[in-house]
Amino acid sequence: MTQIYLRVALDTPLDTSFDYRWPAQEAGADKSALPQVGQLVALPFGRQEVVGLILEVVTETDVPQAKLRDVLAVRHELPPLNKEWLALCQFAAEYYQRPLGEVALPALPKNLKAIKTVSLQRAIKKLDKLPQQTDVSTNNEPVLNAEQQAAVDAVVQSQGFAPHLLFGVTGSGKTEVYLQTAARILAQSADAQVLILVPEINLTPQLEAHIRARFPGLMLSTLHSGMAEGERLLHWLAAHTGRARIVLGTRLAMLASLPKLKLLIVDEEHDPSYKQQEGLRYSARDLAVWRAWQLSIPVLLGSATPSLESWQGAQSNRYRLLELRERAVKLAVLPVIKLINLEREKPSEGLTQRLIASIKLRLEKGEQSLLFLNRRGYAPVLACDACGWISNCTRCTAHLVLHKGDHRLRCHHCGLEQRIPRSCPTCGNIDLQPLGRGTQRLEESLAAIFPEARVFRIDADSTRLKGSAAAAFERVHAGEVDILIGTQMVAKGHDFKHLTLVAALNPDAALFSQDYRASERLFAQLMQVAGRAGRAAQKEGGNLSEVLVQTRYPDHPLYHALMAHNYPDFAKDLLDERQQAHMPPFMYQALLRAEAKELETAIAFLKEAAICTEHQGIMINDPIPMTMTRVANVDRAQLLVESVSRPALQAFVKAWIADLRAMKSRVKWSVEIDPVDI
DNA sequence: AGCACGCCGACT
DNA sequence: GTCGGCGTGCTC
Repeated sequence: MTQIYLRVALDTPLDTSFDYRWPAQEAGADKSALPQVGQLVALPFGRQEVVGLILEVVTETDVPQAKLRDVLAVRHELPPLNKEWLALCQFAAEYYQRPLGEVALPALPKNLKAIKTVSLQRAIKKLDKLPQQTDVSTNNEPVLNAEQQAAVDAVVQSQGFAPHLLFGVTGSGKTEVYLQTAARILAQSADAQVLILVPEINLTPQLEAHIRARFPGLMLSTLHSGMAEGERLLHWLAAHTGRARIVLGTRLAMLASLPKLKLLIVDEEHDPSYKQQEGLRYSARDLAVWRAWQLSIPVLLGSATPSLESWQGAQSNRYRLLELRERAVKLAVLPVIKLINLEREKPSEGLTQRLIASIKLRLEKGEQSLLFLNRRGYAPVLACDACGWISNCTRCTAHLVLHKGDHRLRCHHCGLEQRIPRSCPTCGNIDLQPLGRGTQRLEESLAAIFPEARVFRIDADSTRLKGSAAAAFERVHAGEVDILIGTQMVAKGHDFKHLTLVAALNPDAALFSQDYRASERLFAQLMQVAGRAGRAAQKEGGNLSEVLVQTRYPDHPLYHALMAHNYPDFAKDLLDERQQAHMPPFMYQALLRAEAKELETAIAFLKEAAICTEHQGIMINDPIPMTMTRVANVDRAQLLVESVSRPALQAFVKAWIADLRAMKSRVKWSVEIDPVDI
């Protein structure tokens, strides 16, 4: 009998596969079926037991017999992952320059990889007991307007790989296009699956409820990072076995196994949270487009403020542009956006008289106001007037943020906390001043100005407890809040029915940020937060929905485009600028990061890394310290490499990484492809 | 990455 | 006399 070997991928930074002996003779009769590619196996690895993924089943190996070890067990209870899923992982591994095992295995639920197989068996049993839901009929499907209908038709009738960009302001009915496109695709084949990606599932429970109500006869599975492991395994299995026909999830759902995938939808496709910022730094939006290409299926990217990459794709006809110009919600009008010039109207406590008057008008009519301030805490820094001391973090290049409620100074980057000092640590001055304004301070000021109003704050601090964010939004929906203060958390997803005033208190910082993407993000954020107002029909005798932006730069083109609700012109300007400056999306980038105890060590490593022999068509910049140089006592620096050719950059980085490994430097380093914040 | 082994400083 | 610091070496 020929010896069979399994070539497996393991979750380790070693960029190779590993061969194991398959002890067929030891397996029981029913289990003696040949192992298959895509199955999971339990293996001995060094001194530990790990789970691997079968990449190949072979009869020969180059590994010396003395090194080979036996497979412990094949997970026959799990249907193998198919070759399309393996190809997706393979692509992501190559594109993002990571070992395959470090892509494929972390993409699987933890309980699937547990050495003890009980939770897997339990989940499969539970799933088998569920009724097979195959009724694709829909409930209460509203009639679409002509543009929405055209968009649905375009996607449904497209052939093969077909990327579509659905461009429409908040309230133009993008969700309805998603749902009816999904309905049509699901009706086309008896087992079709649809994947819908959203930036943050916890902040958009409305969409989930909507889908469930619309498709009462279909199984919906959800996938996001906040789920308990048991639940996640169940939902993942439902997708993997094809039972779940609609999968709604955050970026990690992009790597789910979906054997019958027929349509991909990425809502708010511009959203930065589609980019993973640690480990495998993938873009779920980009992978969606690749996956659609691989499977020859349509992908629908939707946004009111598309990413410049997508907009450029639509302009160059690589993507089909589907535009929704009218607001689909009856009687809804675009909110009027006005600027308040902070040079002329001096604010007190961050609030101009005009803004205060506008809030007052809402209070009188029982309407809600939303104040957007993207800075949590009481004040971003505490300072001493006498000697100039400021509350810096001892471990990071950052200020300690004043949190008044729990009397602490807190670093938002490393988590360092200390009591608020009674007096200045350097000169003893008792009069320490909070500088600047965070959401907590704003809350305090508003409570003082409007003592009778119900002021409520939603940010990462006020919603730390699990489930409290949902409860907080519920209070706003229930009308228990008059003035809502929030960070970017409040910008996403929620329509507030009683909201007629939205104000951005101080968004200017992003206009002149080092990060060239900051203005793009600001525009998207302001559009999104502006969309929270004016979505509902105007109440009789109520105020018109308005958006007020306090700024010191009322002539800035960004604000002009914003007031005109004119994303296309704004995008055109930015794209022209990017083209002239040779920046993405006209340039492809990779970033080498290095970290060390001393900045010099990191820079020295990068300098050495920059001396590479072959780099035709590749531009290698100088190493620079990261904007936030020190985090948790580690200094960080980076080196940007660029090319107009994506394949050239790919080839270069691949060879480069091999060279960097060979350097055997003790400096910790990593390479990121398509970095977003530089 | 884990997880070992391995050789040098302050503690019951 | 040991516990434990992190250098370096290996994992089919």
